[in-house]
Amino acid sequence: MKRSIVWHRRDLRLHDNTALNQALKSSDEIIPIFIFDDDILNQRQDFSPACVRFMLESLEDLEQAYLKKSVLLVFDRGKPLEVLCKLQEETGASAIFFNEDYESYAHKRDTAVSEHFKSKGVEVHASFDQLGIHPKHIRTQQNNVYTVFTPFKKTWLNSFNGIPSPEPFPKDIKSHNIKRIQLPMLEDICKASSVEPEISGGAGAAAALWQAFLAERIYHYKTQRDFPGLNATSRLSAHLRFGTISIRQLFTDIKSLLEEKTSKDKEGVETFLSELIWREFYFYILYHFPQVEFGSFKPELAGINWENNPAFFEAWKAGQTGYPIVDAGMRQLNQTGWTHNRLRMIVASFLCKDLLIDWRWGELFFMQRLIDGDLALNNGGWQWAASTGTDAQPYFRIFNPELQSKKFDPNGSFIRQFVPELAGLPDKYIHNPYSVYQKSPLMLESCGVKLGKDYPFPIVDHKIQREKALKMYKL
DNA sequence: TTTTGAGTTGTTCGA
DNA sequence: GTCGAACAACTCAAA
Repeated sequence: MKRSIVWHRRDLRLHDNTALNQALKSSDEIIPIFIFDDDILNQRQDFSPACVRFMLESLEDLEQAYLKKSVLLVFDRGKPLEVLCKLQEETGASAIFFNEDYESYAHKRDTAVSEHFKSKGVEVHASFDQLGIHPKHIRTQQNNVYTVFTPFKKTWLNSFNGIPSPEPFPKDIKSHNIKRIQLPMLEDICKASSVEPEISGGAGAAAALWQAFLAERIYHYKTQRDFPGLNATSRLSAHLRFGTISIRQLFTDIKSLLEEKTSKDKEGVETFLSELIWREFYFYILYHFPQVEFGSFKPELAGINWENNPAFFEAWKAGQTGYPIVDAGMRQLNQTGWTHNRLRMIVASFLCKDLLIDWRWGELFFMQRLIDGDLALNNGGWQWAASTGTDAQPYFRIFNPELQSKKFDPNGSFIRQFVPELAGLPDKYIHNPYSVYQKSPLMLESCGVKLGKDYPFPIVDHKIQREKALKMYKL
Protein backbone atom coordinates (compact mmCIF):
# COMPACT_ATOMS: atom_id res chain seq x y z
CA MET A 1 0.00 0.00 0.00
CA LYS A 2 1.68 3.19 -1.20
CA ARG A 3 0.21 6.43 0.02
CA SER A 4 1.31 9.78 -1.47
CA ILE A 5 0.81 13.41 -0.59
CA VAL A 6 0.01 15.73 -3.51
CA TRP A 7 0.96 19.26 -2.54
CA HIS A 8 -0.90 21.88 -4.62
CA ARG A 9 0.58 25.35 -4.94
CA ARG A 10 0.31 27.10 -8.30
CA ASP A 11 -1.52 24.25 -9.99
CA LEU A 12 -5.10 24.51 -8.77
CA ARG A 13 -6.62 22.02 -11.19
CA LEU A 14 -7.09 18.29 -11.62
CA HIS A 15 -6.88 18.29 -15.41
CA ASP A 16 -3.45 17.59 -16.89
CA ASN A 17 -1.68 18.24 -13.62
CA THR A 18 1.74 16.62 -13.90
CA ALA A 19 2.39 16.09 -10.18
CA LEU A 20 -1.08 14.70 -9.59
CA ASN A 21 -0.84 12.36 -12.58
CA GLN A 22 2.57 11.13 -11.47
CA ALA A 23 1.25 10.49 -8.00
CA LEU A 24 -1.79 8.62 -9.30
CA LYS A 25 0.37 6.44 -11.53
CA SER A 26 2.69 5.33 -8.80
CA SER A 27 0.49 5.24 -5.70
CA ASP A 28 -2.43 3.32 -4.34
CA GLU A 29 -3.83 6.29 -2.49
CA ILE A 30 -3.30 10.02 -2.60
CA ILE A 31 -3.80 12.81 -0.08
CA PRO A 32 -4.09 16.20 -1.76
CA ILE A 33 -3.27 19.26 0.33
CA PHE A 34 -3.09 23.01 0.00
CA ILE A 35 -1.18 24.94 2.64
CA PHE A 36 -1.81 28.58 3.45
CA ASP A 37 1.75 29.64 4.01
CA ASP A 38 2.03 31.85 7.09
CA ASP A 39 5.28 33.29 5.86
CA ILE A 40 3.53 34.57 2.74
CA LEU A 41 0.28 35.68 4.33
CA ASN A 42 1.83 37.50 7.28
CA GLN A 43 5.15 38.75 6.12
CA ARG A 44 5.30 39.25 2.41
CA GLN A 45 5.01 42.85 1.33
CA ASP A 46 3.68 41.89 -2.06
CA PHE A 47 0.46 40.44 -0.67
CA SER A 48 -2.51 41.22 -2.92
CA PRO A 49 -6.11 40.84 -1.70
CA ALA A 50 -7.39 40.46 -5.28
CA CYS A 51 -4.89 37.70 -5.88
CA VAL A 52 -5.84 35.91 -2.66
CA ARG A 53 -9.52 36.17 -3.48
CA PHE A 54 -8.89 34.61 -6.87
CA MET A 55 -6.89 31.89 -5.18
CA LEU A 56 -9.70 31.16 -2.71
CA GLU A 57 -12.24 30.89 -5.53
CA SER A 58 -9.93 28.54 -7.34
CA LEU A 59 -9.43 26.45 -4.22
CA GLU A 60 -13.17 26.12 -3.72
CA ASP A 61 -13.46 24.97 -7.30
CA LEU A 62 -10.63 22.50 -6.81
CA GLU A 63 -12.21 21.21 -3.62
CA GLN A 64 -15.49 20.62 -5.46
CA ALA A 65 -13.73 18.89 -8.32
CA TYR A 66 -12.05 16.53 -5.85
CA LEU A 67 -15.33 15.97 -4.01
CA LYS A 68 -16.90 14.73 -7.24
CA LYS A 69 -14.26 12.03 -7.15
CA SER A 70 -15.01 11.44 -3.45
CA VAL A 71 -11.70 12.94 -2.47
CA LEU A 72 -11.22 15.45 0.30
CA LEU A 73 -8.76 18.25 -0.33
CA VAL A 74 -6.94 19.01 2.89
CA PHE A 75 -6.43 22.61 3.91
CA ASP A 76 -3.99 23.71 6.54
CA ARG A 77 -2.22 26.82 7.61
CA GLY A 78 1.31 27.25 8.90
CA LYS A 79 4.87 26.71 7.81
CA PRO A 80 4.83 24.29 4.86
CA LEU A 81 7.57 22.02 6.16
CA GLU A 82 5.92 21.66 9.58
CA VAL A 83 2.48 21.07 8.09
CA LEU A 84 3.81 18.45 5.69
CA CYS A 85 5.73 16.69 8.47
CA LYS A 86 2.60 16.47 10.57
CA LEU A 87 0.54 15.15 7.66
CA GLN A 88 3.18 12.62 6.68
CA GLU A 89 3.42 11.30 10.23
CA GLU A 90 -0.36 11.12 10.62
CA THR A 91 -0.91 9.29 7.37
CA GLY A 92 2.27 7.31 6.96
CA ALA A 93 2.63 8.61 3.42
CA SER A 94 5.76 7.39 1.70
CA ALA A 95 5.99 10.01 -1.06
CA ILE A 96 5.33 13.68 -1.73
CA PHE A 97 4.53 15.03 -5.19
CA PHE A 98 4.43 18.67 -6.27
CA ASN A 99 5.09 20.81 -9.34
CA GLU A 100 8.30 22.84 -9.61
CA ASP A 101 8.30 26.55 -8.87
CA TYR A 102 11.13 28.89 -9.88
CA GLU A 103 10.82 31.88 -7.55
CA SER A 104 13.64 32.15 -5.03
CA TYR A 105 11.37 31.87 -1.99
CA ALA A 106 9.62 28.81 -3.39
CA HIS A 107 12.87 27.25 -4.48
CA LYS A 108 14.35 27.56 -0.99
CA ARG A 109 11.16 26.24 0.59
CA ASP A 110 11.02 23.25 -1.74
CA THR A 111 14.70 22.47 -1.30
CA ALA A 112 14.27 22.39 2.47
CA VAL A 113 11.22 20.14 2.14
CA SER A 114 13.05 17.81 -0.24
CA GLU A 115 16.13 17.52 1.93
CA HIS A 116 14.11 16.90 5.07
CA PHE A 117 11.94 14.13 3.64
CA LYS A 118 14.69 12.46 1.68
CA SER A 119 16.70 12.18 4.89
CA LYS A 120 13.70 10.47 6.48
CA GLY A 121 13.35 8.04 3.60
CA VAL A 122 10.24 9.67 2.12
CA GLU A 123 10.29 10.04 -1.67
CA VAL A 124 10.05 13.56 -3.07
CA HIS A 125 9.03 14.16 -6.68
CA ALA A 126 9.16 17.66 -8.16
CA SER A 127 7.50 17.69 -11.58
CA PHE A 128 7.88 20.09 -14.47
CA ASP A 129 4.44 21.54 -15.18
CA GLN A 130 4.32 25.31 -15.40
CA LEU A 131 5.81 25.93 -18.84
CA GLY A 132 5.86 24.36 -22.28
CA ILE A 133 9.62 23.88 -22.39
CA HIS A 134 11.90 23.68 -19.38
CA PRO A 135 14.30 26.64 -19.03
CA LYS A 136 17.27 24.30 -18.78
CA HIS A 137 16.58 22.88 -22.25
CA ILE A 138 16.99 26.09 -24.24
CA ARG A 139 20.54 27.13 -25.03
CA THR A 140 22.39 28.97 -27.77
CA GLN A 141 24.64 27.04 -30.12
CA GLN A 142 27.57 27.95 -27.88
CA ASN A 143 25.63 26.52 -24.96
CA ASN A 144 25.00 29.96 -23.51
CA VAL A 145 21.78 31.29 -22.01
CA TYR A 146 19.71 33.53 -24.27
CA THR A 147 19.18 37.11 -23.18
CA VAL A 148 17.40 38.35 -26.30
CA PHE A 149 13.84 37.37 -27.01
CA THR A 150 13.81 36.83 -30.77
CA PRO A 151 16.57 34.19 -31.01
CA PHE A 152 15.13 32.57 -27.87
CA LYS A 153 11.77 32.37 -29.57
CA LYS A 154 13.28 30.88 -32.70
CA THR A 155 14.93 28.10 -30.74
CA TRP A 156 11.88 27.62 -28.54
CA LEU A 157 9.70 27.14 -31.62
CA ASN A 158 11.96 24.30 -32.79
CA SER A 159 10.69 22.35 -29.79
CA PHE A 160 7.09 23.54 -29.99
CA ASN A 161 5.83 20.37 -31.63
CA GLY A 162 7.46 18.28 -28.93
CA ILE A 163 5.35 19.78 -26.15
CA PRO A 164 3.17 16.92 -24.92
CA SER A 165 -0.60 17.01 -25.24
CA PRO A 166 -2.68 17.06 -22.06
CA GLU A 167 -2.97 13.70 -20.38
CA PRO A 168 -6.45 12.26 -20.17
CA PHE A 169 -7.76 12.32 -16.64
CA PRO A 170 -7.92 9.00 -14.80
CA LYS A 171 -11.46 7.87 -14.11
CA ASP A 172 -10.92 6.99 -10.50
CA ILE A 173 -8.86 8.46 -7.77
CA LYS A 174 -8.29 6.42 -4.68
CA SER A 175 -7.61 8.59 -1.73
CA HIS A 176 -6.86 8.34 1.93
CA ASN A 177 -9.37 10.79 3.35
CA ILE A 178 -8.44 12.37 6.60
CA LYS A 179 -10.45 14.70 8.75
CA ARG A 180 -10.82 17.96 6.96
CA ILE A 181 -9.15 20.87 8.65
CA GLN A 182 -11.10 24.11 8.75
CA LEU A 183 -10.50 26.36 5.76
CA PRO A 184 -8.67 29.37 7.16
CA MET A 185 -10.77 32.49 7.36
CA LEU A 186 -9.19 34.60 4.70
CA GLU A 187 -12.39 36.04 3.35
CA ASP A 188 -12.00 39.02 5.67
CA ILE A 189 -8.83 39.99 3.91
CA CYS A 190 -10.67 40.06 0.62
CA LYS A 191 -13.72 41.87 1.94
CA ALA A 192 -11.52 44.60 3.32
CA SER A 193 -10.30 45.29 -0.18
CA SER A 194 -12.13 47.66 -2.50
CA VAL A 195 -10.97 45.77 -5.56
CA GLU A 196 -13.78 44.27 -7.62
CA PRO A 197 -12.25 41.75 -9.98
CA GLU A 198 -13.89 40.97 -13.30
CA ILE A 199 -12.19 37.58 -13.43
CA SER A 200 -13.40 34.59 -11.44
CA GLY A 201 -11.14 31.83 -10.23
CA GLY A 202 -11.41 28.12 -10.84
CA ALA A 203 -10.70 25.68 -13.63
CA GLY A 204 -14.24 25.96 -14.97
CA ALA A 205 -13.96 29.71 -15.38
CA ALA A 206 -10.56 29.27 -17.04
CA ALA A 207 -11.86 26.76 -19.57
CA ALA A 208 -14.81 29.01 -20.42
CA LEU A 209 -12.53 32.01 -21.00
CA TRP A 210 -10.22 29.99 -23.19
CA GLN A 211 -13.04 28.51 -25.28
CA ALA A 212 -14.57 31.95 -25.83
CA PHE A 213 -11.19 33.35 -26.85
CA LEU A 214 -10.51 30.44 -29.23
CA ALA A 215 -13.89 30.74 -30.87
CA GLU A 216 -13.28 34.18 -32.29
CA ARG A 217 -11.08 36.74 -30.59
CA ILE A 218 -7.78 34.92 -31.07
CA TYR A 219 -8.09 35.52 -34.82
CA HIS A 220 -8.19 39.28 -34.28
CA TYR A 221 -5.56 39.22 -31.59
CA LYS A 222 -2.80 40.72 -33.72
CA THR A 223 -4.76 43.75 -34.83
CA GLN A 224 -6.83 44.39 -31.70
CA ARG A 225 -4.72 43.35 -28.74
CA ASP A 226 -3.20 46.77 -28.17
CA PHE A 227 -6.46 48.63 -27.65
CA PRO A 228 -7.54 48.63 -24.02
CA GLY A 229 -11.02 49.78 -24.96
CA LEU A 230 -11.65 46.51 -26.83
CA ASN A 231 -12.19 43.10 -25.28
CA ALA A 232 -9.47 41.58 -27.42
CA THR A 233 -7.20 39.72 -25.03
CA SER A 234 -7.58 36.29 -23.45
CA ARG A 235 -7.84 37.48 -19.83
CA LEU A 236 -6.19 34.23 -18.79
CA SER A 237 -3.32 35.84 -16.86
CA ALA A 238 -4.61 35.02 -13.38
CA HIS A 239 -5.46 31.48 -14.46
CA LEU A 240 -1.95 30.97 -15.74
CA ARG A 241 -0.66 32.41 -12.47
CA PHE A 242 -2.52 29.81 -10.42
CA GLY A 243 -2.47 26.95 -12.88
CA THR A 244 -6.24 26.69 -13.15
CA ILE A 245 -5.63 25.87 -16.80
CA SER A 246 -2.90 23.67 -18.23
CA ILE A 247 -0.34 25.47 -20.36
CA ARG A 248 -0.07 22.28 -22.45
CA GLN A 249 -3.77 22.57 -23.21
CA LEU A 250 -3.18 26.06 -24.60
CA PHE A 251 -0.21 25.00 -26.70
CA THR A 252 -2.02 21.92 -27.99
CA ASP A 253 -5.08 23.92 -29.06
CA ILE A 254 -2.87 26.53 -30.71
CA LYS A 255 -0.97 23.80 -32.53
CA SER A 256 -4.16 22.42 -34.02
CA LEU A 257 -5.35 25.90 -35.06
CA LEU A 258 -2.06 26.44 -36.86
CA GLU A 259 -2.35 23.06 -38.58
CA GLU A 260 -5.84 23.76 -39.84
CA LYS A 261 -5.69 24.53 -43.52
CA THR A 262 -8.70 26.77 -43.27
CA SER A 263 -7.51 28.70 -40.28
CA LYS A 264 -8.89 32.14 -40.97
CA ASP A 265 -6.12 34.23 -39.65
CA LYS A 266 -3.00 32.50 -38.50
CA GLU A 267 -1.39 35.82 -37.68
CA GLY A 268 -3.70 36.31 -34.72
CA VAL A 269 -2.93 32.84 -33.41
CA GLU A 270 0.79 33.28 -33.98
CA THR A 271 0.79 36.60 -32.17
CA PHE A 272 -0.96 35.05 -29.20
CA LEU A 273 1.51 32.18 -29.22
CA SER A 274 4.30 34.73 -29.25
CA GLU A 275 2.90 36.30 -26.08
CA LEU A 276 2.92 32.89 -24.41
CA ILE A 277 6.54 32.55 -25.51
CA TRP A 278 7.22 35.87 -23.76
CA ARG A 279 5.85 34.22 -20.66
CA GLU A 280 8.24 31.33 -21.20
CA PHE A 281 11.08 33.80 -21.78
CA TYR A 282 10.58 35.73 -18.56
CA PHE A 283 10.39 32.50 -16.55
CA TYR A 284 13.56 31.44 -18.34
CA ILE A 285 15.25 34.72 -17.39
CA LEU A 286 14.21 34.37 -13.73
CA TYR A 287 15.42 30.76 -13.72
CA HIS A 288 18.85 31.57 -15.14
CA PHE A 289 19.28 35.04 -13.59
CA PRO A 290 17.53 34.83 -10.20
CA GLN A 291 19.15 38.11 -9.19
CA VAL A 292 16.65 40.03 -11.37
CA GLU A 293 14.20 39.58 -8.51
CA PHE A 294 16.26 42.05 -6.48
CA GLY A 295 17.66 44.48 -9.01
CA SER A 296 18.57 45.50 -12.51
CA PHE A 297 19.32 42.83 -15.11
CA LYS A 298 21.80 45.24 -16.67
CA PRO A 299 24.55 45.85 -14.12
CA GLU A 300 25.38 49.24 -15.62
CA LEU A 301 21.88 50.49 -14.77
CA ALA A 302 21.83 49.24 -11.19
CA GLY A 303 22.93 52.54 -9.71
CA ILE A 304 20.44 55.03 -11.13
CA ASN A 305 19.86 57.97 -8.83
CA TRP A 306 16.06 58.01 -8.76
CA GLU A 307 14.31 61.09 -7.43
CA ASN A 308 11.69 58.97 -5.63
CA ASN A 309 9.38 61.89 -4.79
CA PRO A 310 6.77 60.40 -2.41
CA ALA A 311 4.04 62.88 -3.44
CA PHE A 312 4.44 61.88 -7.08
CA PHE A 313 4.25 58.23 -6.10
CA GLU A 314 1.00 58.82 -4.22
CA ALA A 315 -0.52 60.65 -7.18
CA TRP A 316 0.53 57.86 -9.52
CA LYS A 317 -0.93 55.17 -7.27
CA ALA A 318 -4.23 57.02 -6.95
CA GLY A 319 -4.58 57.78 -10.66
CA GLN A 320 -4.29 61.54 -10.08
CA THR A 321 -1.35 62.54 -12.24
CA GLY A 322 -3.27 64.77 -14.62
CA TYR A 323 -2.38 62.51 -17.55
CA PRO A 324 -5.71 60.89 -18.47
CA ILE A 325 -4.40 57.67 -20.01
CA VAL A 326 -2.06 57.08 -17.05
CA ASP A 327 -4.81 57.79 -14.54
CA ALA A 328 -7.27 55.55 -16.38
CA GLY A 329 -4.79 52.68 -16.25
CA MET A 330 -4.04 53.11 -12.57
CA ARG A 331 -7.71 53.38 -11.68
CA GLN A 332 -8.50 50.24 -13.67
CA LEU A 333 -5.78 48.50 -11.68
CA ASN A 334 -7.13 49.78 -8.37
CA GLN A 335 -10.74 48.99 -9.17
CA THR A 336 -10.44 45.62 -10.85
CA GLY A 337 -7.02 44.21 -9.93
CA TRP A 338 -6.22 43.90 -13.59
CA THR A 339 -5.08 46.24 -16.28
CA HIS A 340 -4.38 45.88 -19.95
CA ASN A 341 -0.82 45.16 -21.03
CA ARG A 342 -0.62 48.41 -23.02
CA LEU A 343 -1.62 50.34 -19.90
CA ARG A 344 0.90 48.48 -17.78
CA MET A 345 3.60 49.70 -20.15
CA ILE A 346 2.30 53.26 -20.24
CA VAL A 347 1.98 53.68 -16.47
CA ALA A 348 5.30 51.93 -15.87
CA SER A 349 7.13 54.14 -18.35
CA PHE A 350 5.48 57.16 -16.74
CA LEU A 351 6.57 56.17 -13.23
CA CYS A 352 10.19 55.57 -14.23
CA LYS A 353 10.79 58.13 -16.93
CA ASP A 354 8.39 60.95 -16.10
CA LEU A 355 8.16 60.72 -12.32
CA LEU A 356 11.75 59.42 -12.03
CA ILE A 357 10.78 56.83 -9.43
CA ASP A 358 12.54 53.50 -8.94
CA TRP A 359 10.84 50.80 -10.98
CA ARG A 360 10.90 48.49 -7.96
CA TRP A 361 8.41 50.76 -6.20
CA GLY A 362 6.04 50.27 -9.11
CA GLU A 363 6.78 46.57 -9.32
CA LEU A 364 5.82 46.12 -5.65
CA PHE A 365 2.66 48.23 -5.98
CA PHE A 366 1.56 46.13 -8.95
CA MET A 367 2.07 42.97 -6.92
CA GLN A 368 -0.05 44.43 -4.14
CA ARG A 369 -2.92 45.18 -6.49
CA LEU A 370 -2.85 42.66 -9.31
CA ILE A 371 -5.05 39.61 -9.47
CA ASP A 372 -2.47 37.95 -11.73
CA GLY A 373 0.73 39.23 -10.09
CA ASP A 374 3.47 36.83 -11.09
CA LEU A 375 7.02 37.56 -10.04
CA ALA A 376 8.71 36.46 -13.27
CA LEU A 377 6.35 38.33 -15.57
CA ASN A 378 5.80 41.43 -13.46
CA ASN A 379 9.52 41.80 -12.94
CA GLY A 380 10.24 41.24 -16.63
CA GLY A 381 7.67 43.82 -17.61
CA TRP A 382 8.93 46.42 -15.17
CA GLN A 383 12.55 45.90 -16.12
CA TRP A 384 11.55 46.29 -19.75
CA ALA A 385 9.71 49.52 -19.01
CA ALA A 386 12.61 50.84 -16.95
CA SER A 387 15.10 49.83 -19.67
CA THR A 388 17.07 47.86 -17.08
CA GLY A 389 16.01 44.49 -18.47
CA THR A 390 16.78 42.26 -21.41
CA ASP A 391 15.36 44.58 -24.06
CA ALA A 392 17.86 44.72 -26.90
CA GLN A 393 16.69 47.98 -28.37
CA PRO A 394 19.70 50.22 -28.85
CA TYR A 395 17.90 53.55 -28.55
CA PHE A 396 16.46 54.83 -25.35
CA ARG A 397 12.70 54.51 -25.25
CA ILE A 398 10.45 56.91 -23.39
CA PHE A 399 6.71 56.70 -23.96
CA ASN A 400 4.88 59.94 -24.67
CA PRO A 401 1.63 59.48 -22.73
CA GLU A 402 -0.37 61.74 -25.03
CA LEU A 403 0.78 59.99 -28.21
CA GLN A 404 0.16 56.57 -26.66
CA SER A 405 -3.30 57.72 -25.68
CA LYS A 406 -4.17 58.97 -29.17
CA LYS A 407 -2.78 55.87 -30.77
CA PHE A 408 -4.32 53.20 -28.57
CA ASP A 409 -7.46 54.84 -27.22
CA PRO A 410 -8.30 57.04 -30.21
CA ASN A 411 -11.91 57.77 -29.29
CA GLY A 412 -11.16 57.97 -25.57
CA SER A 413 -13.61 55.24 -24.66
CA PHE A 414 -11.21 53.63 -22.22
CA ILE A 415 -10.41 56.94 -20.55
CA ARG A 416 -14.11 57.80 -20.22
CA GLN A 417 -14.76 54.48 -18.52
CA PHE A 418 -12.19 54.97 -15.76
CA VAL A 419 -11.86 58.75 -15.58
CA PRO A 420 -15.55 59.67 -15.72
CA GLU A 421 -14.92 63.30 -14.76
CA LEU A 422 -13.50 63.75 -18.26
CA ALA A 423 -16.32 61.91 -20.00
CA GLY A 424 -17.85 65.12 -21.31
CA LEU A 425 -14.75 66.13 -23.25
CA PRO A 426 -14.76 65.61 -27.03
CA ASP A 427 -12.36 63.02 -28.43
CA LYS A 428 -9.78 65.54 -29.53
CA TYR A 429 -9.51 67.11 -26.05
CA ILE A 430 -9.64 64.05 -23.84
CA HIS A 431 -6.02 63.00 -24.30
CA ASN A 432 -4.62 66.26 -23.00
CA PRO A 433 -7.10 68.53 -21.19
CA TYR A 434 -4.28 70.77 -19.99
CA SER A 435 -3.37 71.88 -23.50
CA VAL A 436 -7.01 72.92 -23.96
CA TYR A 437 -6.86 74.77 -20.64
CA GLN A 438 -3.79 76.66 -21.79
CA LYS A 439 -5.66 77.90 -24.83
CA SER A 440 -8.91 78.62 -23.01
CA PRO A 441 -9.95 77.51 -19.51
CA LEU A 442 -13.50 78.52 -20.42
CA MET A 443 -13.62 76.16 -23.35
CA LEU A 444 -12.71 73.31 -21.00
CA GLU A 445 -15.26 74.43 -18.42
CA SER A 446 -17.97 74.50 -21.03
CA CYS A 447 -17.36 70.76 -21.39
CA GLY A 448 -17.81 70.33 -17.65
CA VAL A 449 -14.20 70.19 -16.51
CA LYS A 450 -12.64 72.73 -14.18
CA LEU A 451 -8.98 71.87 -14.03
CA GLY A 452 -7.58 71.74 -10.49
CA LYS A 453 -11.05 70.98 -9.15
CA ASP A 454 -12.66 68.22 -11.19
CA TYR A 455 -9.40 66.84 -12.48
CA PRO A 456 -5.79 67.59 -11.49
CA PHE A 457 -3.31 69.71 -13.40
CA PRO A 458 -0.49 67.56 -14.79
CA ILE A 459 1.88 66.96 -11.89
CA VAL A 460 4.89 67.12 -14.21
CA ASP A 461 5.71 68.36 -17.71
CA HIS A 462 6.51 65.40 -19.95
CA LYS A 463 8.98 67.29 -22.09
CA ILE A 464 11.02 68.46 -19.10
CA GLN A 465 10.88 65.11 -17.31
CA ARG A 466 11.99 63.35 -20.47
CA GLU A 467 15.17 65.43 -20.54
CA LYS A 468 15.75 64.77 -16.85
CA ALA A 469 15.30 61.03 -17.39
CA LEU A 470 17.82 61.03 -20.23
CA LYS A 471 20.30 62.75 -17.95
CA MET A 472 19.50 60.42 -15.05
CA TYR A 473 20.14 57.37 -17.19
CA LYS A 474 23.31 59.13 -18.47
CA LEU A 475 22.38 58.71 -22.09
C1' DT B 1 38.02 34.47 -34.75
C1' DT B 2 35.76 37.82 -37.16
C1' DT B 3 31.91 39.45 -39.43
C1' DT B 4 27.21 40.23 -40.15
C1' DG B 5 22.41 40.98 -39.29
C1' DA B 6 19.11 42.28 -36.22
C1' DG B 7 16.85 43.77 -31.96
C1' DT B 8 8.26 43.60 -28.85
C1' DT B 9 5.19 46.78 -28.19
C1' DG B 10 9.13 54.54 -29.84
C1' DT B 11 9.57 59.62 -30.29
C1' DT B 12 10.94 63.81 -32.33
C1' DC B 13 12.06 66.75 -35.92
C1' DG B 14 11.57 68.93 -40.11
C1' DA B 15 9.97 68.87 -44.79
C1' DG C 1 -1.73 65.93 -40.58
C1' DT C 2 1.63 62.79 -42.61
C1' DC C 3 5.97 60.86 -43.67
C1' DG C 4 10.82 59.47 -43.52
C1' DA C 5 14.95 59.98 -41.23
C1' DA C 6 17.51 60.59 -37.05
C1' DC C 7 18.14 59.20 -32.63
C1' DA C 8 23.56 57.08 -31.46
C1' DA C 9 26.46 53.92 -32.88
C1' DC C 10 25.25 48.90 -28.46
C1' DT C 11 25.10 43.94 -27.93
C1' DC C 12 23.75 39.45 -28.93
C1' DA C 13 23.77 35.23 -31.56
C1' DA C 14 24.66 32.89 -35.64
C1' DA C 15 27.21 32.32 -39.80
